[in-house]
Amino acid sequence: MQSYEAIYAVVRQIPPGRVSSYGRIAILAGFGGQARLVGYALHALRLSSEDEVPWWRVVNHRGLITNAYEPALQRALLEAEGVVVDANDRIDLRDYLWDAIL
DNA sequence: CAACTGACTGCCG
DNA sequence: CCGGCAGCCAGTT
Repeated sequence: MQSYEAIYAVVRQIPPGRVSSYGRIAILAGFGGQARLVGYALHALRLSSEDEVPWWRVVNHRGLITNAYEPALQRALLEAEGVVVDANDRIDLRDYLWDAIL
C-alpha cells in the first residue's frame, strides 16, 4: 500500500497538541474527499508497525473520536499531548484543528 | 461478479 | 450541535 504512504506523511506532519480530520488529511494527501481511505490506511498502519505515525491526532470533522479499536487509548494520548478532550470523547476543533500552515 | 461493511463527509432539517 | 440520508473507495463474504 505505497499509495497510503502519502497519508502517513501528512499525519506525521501534524504537530503535537494539534489534531486534524480525516477529510483534511485526504485532501492534503491528494485523495480529495476520500476520507474513508484515510481511516483504512490508519487501520492498516495499526496492524503493521511502520514508522511512528501519530494516528491518534486524527479525528472526524466533528471533533469526535470515531476510533473503533482503542478510543480510550487515543483519548489518553491526546490528553498527554496537551489536548483537552471532552467527557464524550470530543475535541474543540476551533482551537486544536491543524491548518497545515507551512 | 454482486452485496455488505467500515477509524468518513456534506447536505438538510 | 445532533440525527438522518446518500456518495465515496477498498477489502470480505
